[in-house]
Amino acid sequence: MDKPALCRNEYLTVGQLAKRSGVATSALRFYESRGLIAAIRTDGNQRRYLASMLRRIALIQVAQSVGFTLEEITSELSSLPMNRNATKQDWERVARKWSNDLEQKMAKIQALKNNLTGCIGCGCLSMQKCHLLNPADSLSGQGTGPQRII
Amino acid sequence: MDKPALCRNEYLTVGQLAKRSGVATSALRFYESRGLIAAIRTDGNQRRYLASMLRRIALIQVAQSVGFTLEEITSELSSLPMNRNATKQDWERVARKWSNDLEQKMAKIQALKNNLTGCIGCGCLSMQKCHLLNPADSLSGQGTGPQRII
DNA sequence: ATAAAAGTTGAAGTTAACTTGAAGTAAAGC
DNA sequence: GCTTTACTTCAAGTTAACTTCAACTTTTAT
Repeated sequence: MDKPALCRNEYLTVGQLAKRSGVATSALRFYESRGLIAAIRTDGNQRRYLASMLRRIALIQVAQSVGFTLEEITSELSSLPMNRNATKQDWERVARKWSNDLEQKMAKIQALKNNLTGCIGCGCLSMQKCHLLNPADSLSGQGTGPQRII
Repeated sequence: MDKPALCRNEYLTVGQLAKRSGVATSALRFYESRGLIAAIRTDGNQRRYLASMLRRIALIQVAQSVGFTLEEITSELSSLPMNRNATKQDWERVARKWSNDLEQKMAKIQALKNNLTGCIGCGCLSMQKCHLLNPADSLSGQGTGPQRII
């Protein structure tokens, strides 16, 4: 009982993971090369994944779709272990680390919505008031320093 | 009085627009090449922008930051005129067209947050329940067709 | 035992979204 | 009027996020 058996019921092959996650095997290998996911290897050098990797990949997919880069996601997920199932404490750390950035994304979408619908009500005169939508403009009087965008 | 004067108070040069929007002139020219923004030309072939372009660019920036591609943004903004100031009706069309996609982005972020914080409460056992986070997995029994991701 | 299916690496190609550079033209300040 | 600053186009280069290909190995199925 020294080595785990790596049988097909305990671990997922890259093909199985691809099929169940909807992410191409080439993308999964690419993610591994960037440190986003990890696998153990069989004696024949093939990758085998814990089922918990499915969830990690789902998070990666959703995060990407709302504008996080893979680098940002790597950072957000850095406290989630990949070689064992995550504990409640692991998830707490992730939630704490990520929540600010998620709030900011939310705020941006809300600003977009407000700006569109608010404009309907006011006849498009309120643009000057929205700090979220023109922060660079509001800084334009402050010398030639770097212009901040949201 | 045949031609408008294009004086510096009525129109913005590309440099002024860049400074006030925080977007590089090279990016502004690129946006124009992709149909995202437009300009009129002086007799000397230089671009001049309506001030309303500032708002359009602000919207482009925010939309990009929450994961919309330039192509998607072009489509969402297609009913916003670029050669004149937008009317209330113009903005209504944009809001109507865009709102579904904005809601979806919101839902994705909310799903991320719920999944992280919900996990804290339940000890990470609820993943199976979240349709948003594993839609491909839930489709994996349905033959070999394309796997949908959110 | 053997063939087919699935997996491996490394290098090169692709698309989106820009930036940089070169060579020249227009506009603004004195 | 002249110089400086800002603008013009077009081509080529860059980075992120992948995909495709070739040549080869492992695993699975019969």
